[in-house]
Amino acid sequence: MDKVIAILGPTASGKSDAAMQLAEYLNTELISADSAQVYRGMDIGTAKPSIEEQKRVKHHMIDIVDVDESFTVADFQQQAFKTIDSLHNFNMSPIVAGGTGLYINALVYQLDFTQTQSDQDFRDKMDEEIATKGLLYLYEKLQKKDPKAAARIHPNDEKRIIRALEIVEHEGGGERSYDFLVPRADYDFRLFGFNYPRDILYDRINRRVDTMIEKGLIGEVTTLYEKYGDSPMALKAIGYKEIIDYLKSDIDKDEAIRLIKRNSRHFAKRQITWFKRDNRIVWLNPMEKNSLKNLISGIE
RNA sequence: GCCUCGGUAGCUCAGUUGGUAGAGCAAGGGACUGAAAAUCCCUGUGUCGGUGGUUCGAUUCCACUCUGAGGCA
Repeated sequence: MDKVIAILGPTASGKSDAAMQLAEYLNTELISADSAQVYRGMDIGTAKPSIEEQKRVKHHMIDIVDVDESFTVADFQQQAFKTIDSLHNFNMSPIVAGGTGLYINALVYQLDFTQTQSDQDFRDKMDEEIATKGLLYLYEKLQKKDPKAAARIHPNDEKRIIRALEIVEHEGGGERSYDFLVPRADYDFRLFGFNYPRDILYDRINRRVDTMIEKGLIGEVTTLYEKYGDSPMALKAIGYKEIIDYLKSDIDKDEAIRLIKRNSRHFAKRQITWFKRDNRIVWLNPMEKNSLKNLISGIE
């Protein structure tokens, strides 16, 4: 069966470096599984690989849409598999590397996104209903129309309530499958996780944010903000929304930097939680000398 | 040397007319199926500076002591 190597982990865990080295060793190409790196112009804040790095190893799923375009997991899933299949045709074992848990799961598990597309008009309508009638009203509506979905969603979880209603709206309340997390059997996935001890990871995150500021993050965000305003979802990403608040003079620069660091730490924690539950992942500590060797021996 | 005000959670501090304590920030845990770097849920982590005294009971009152800041000499 065709192999796919996946290297995942929280932000600043060293997974990208490891993936680069492995890709060069195996003479293959990388597929980024990162929901922010898909956007053109979001470079510094997403720690996107440099031009030089991209010359050394070909990266897919980077710079594929503009900031004001919509891009979803389903798009990712479809395009990533297309890339995986074409690399397999060249007898390469692709390396998926990234920290967006949902994107990883969209490859590694049988997640079926083909039924109901996202519907911005419907979502806008729902936002209005929340403003006028309150979120609870929508939740109760969902309880009537799809009790199973409602049972899985917390009454405060606005986005999931809206999405569930969206599905009901388009499929007329048809039964959805809730057999989640069924591993995909048609590819041979090898999963590796990178992580540091928590205090070291946080230290790396803090220092990386300082480096981003030095590299010109504020300039990057200013350009995007002037071009697109503050409404595109992509600009709600960590490192972007905080700088935008600073540009609007809502907070000062030090506060923006503090918040980027804190939000990145919180994000890393969520990523760790996400990956923890997949017991197929082989965890590697980048501080150990043999971690790359262990990685290589794990894919034979 | 004397006087004043402090010492309580990782940090900044509140509080208990005596019944072993709580806010903000920071932090920890969890969920996740077409916005996912999004969205949402749960959790207070503490010899209340130290030692003695009064008391049924002291973080709270008293004494001494250590320590920080300021003031007067």
